[in-house]
Amino acid sequence: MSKYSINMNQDCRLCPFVSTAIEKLSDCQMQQLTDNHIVVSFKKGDPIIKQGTYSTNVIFLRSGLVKVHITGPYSEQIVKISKAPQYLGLPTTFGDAVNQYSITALDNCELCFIDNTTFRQLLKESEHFSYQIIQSLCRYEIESFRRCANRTQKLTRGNLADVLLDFANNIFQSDVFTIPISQVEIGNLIDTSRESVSRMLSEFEKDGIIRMTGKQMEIINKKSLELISQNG
Amino acid sequence: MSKYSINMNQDCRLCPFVSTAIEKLSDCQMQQLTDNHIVVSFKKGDPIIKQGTYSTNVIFLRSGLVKVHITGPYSEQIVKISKAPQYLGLPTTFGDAVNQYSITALDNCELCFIDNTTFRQLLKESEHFSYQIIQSLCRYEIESFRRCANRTQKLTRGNLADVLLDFANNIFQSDVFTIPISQVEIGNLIDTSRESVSRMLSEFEKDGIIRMTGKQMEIINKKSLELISQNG
DNA sequence: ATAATTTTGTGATGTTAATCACATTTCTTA
DNA sequence: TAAGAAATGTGATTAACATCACAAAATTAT
Repeated sequence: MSKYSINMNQDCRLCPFVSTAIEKLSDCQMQQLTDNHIVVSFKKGDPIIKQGTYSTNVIFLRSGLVKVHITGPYSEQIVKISKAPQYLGLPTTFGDAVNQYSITALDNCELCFIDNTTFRQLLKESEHFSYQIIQSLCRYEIESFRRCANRTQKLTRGNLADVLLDFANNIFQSDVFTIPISQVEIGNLIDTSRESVSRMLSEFEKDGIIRMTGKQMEIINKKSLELISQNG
Repeated sequence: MSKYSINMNQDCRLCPFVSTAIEKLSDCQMQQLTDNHIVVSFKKGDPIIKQGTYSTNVIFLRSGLVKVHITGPYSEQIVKISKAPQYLGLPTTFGDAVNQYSITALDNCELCFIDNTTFRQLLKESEHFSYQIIQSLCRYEIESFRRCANRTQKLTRGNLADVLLDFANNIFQSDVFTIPISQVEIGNLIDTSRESVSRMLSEFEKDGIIRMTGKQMEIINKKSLELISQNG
């Protein structure tokens, strides 16, 4: 249902979203990147990477918000919410010919699709670039261990507090924001049912910790949320 | 309590455990690796990497079995059991100056400690080597997403079945083996209490799926285990 | 605008597995 | 080999959530 607007051959040197990993590339390498990518706009709900399909391009998220999700044995699990600027799905692009997880736009996104061969050429030619990529892959994995430990050990209350704190502190950098996902999705993010999410949000509101008007969220008592995050 | 036996300067060309990533290195690079690593023996229970300490070396597991574990908000979580030959803790070595998780020997292990600078030099000089490392980091992360989804979505029965199947199919490649971890550790691996592990193992035994004598385990009905793995 | 669809709120009930308690067995080590 | 420590077995009780059921609200499509 979506029409993707496509811009060919934007100059990466002028791109305000350009990844830090790219900064050290030579002019010639930069030109190669510029010549071998296209910029595409996606709308809320559009699939960017789809689990089970062949992975074809390296994707860089210039702007917007996405969810990384995987089909588990019984239900969909949202692994994480990621915001621009960053590469998307490097592990699934280089780790397997077939995508092992999905990425979906949560709002309007601008993405660069970079030719796989070009990207590999850059890795080959720039030691700095490939080391940056290695480092970011390493950090992703550490993060993912940490997330998994939290998710499985904390009670639902604590996990929900973490989601709200993550939105406020990392994603939106404001205590007032519009929740970009449904309560079903929050459930998928913290491995609980949507009913429990609903009940607990009501509870937070009753306790004066948050104020909600539809999707509009205001964190009133962040200290309480942090305590709940720590002590379940 | 352990005495590490150390061998300096083993020739990596002669090492039967040498990582596939290394195979394409030039003789000169291989010599550099040989000159800048030491081989150390660890005993069951010895810490190899300790969360919170500085990461100093790249470690290659030549032989033996280890557990990768992380201190979660309430308890220890075993992320995975890994066997030789493979690199250990690359993510925590390159992702952060301080180790973000621990690795502990589960039996007698032989490890190569490779100088960090030497390893980075190899990454820099061999495109093939660094691409191999990138690929394996990518695969680790995909695996870790999958493990987390299984752990949080499956019931304890299914997770326990998975552990037994993993030992039989991947780690020991035999349906008869000695469980290398305690029931507490099995609990830490599948996020459940040791009591539940004990009860469920008894149940498996009662149902004629396994036979246990102390740590000695025999899988009698693998089909049943696979069904339990799938259907909880 | 209005119908259709999706999302959310909330009560009642049931299940899984945690926790507590204590006995028993197995492993360590002096 | 005996004593101490660690690991395991098993029952009783309880807590956290899932699930079911349905109503209400909000969003989207026609």
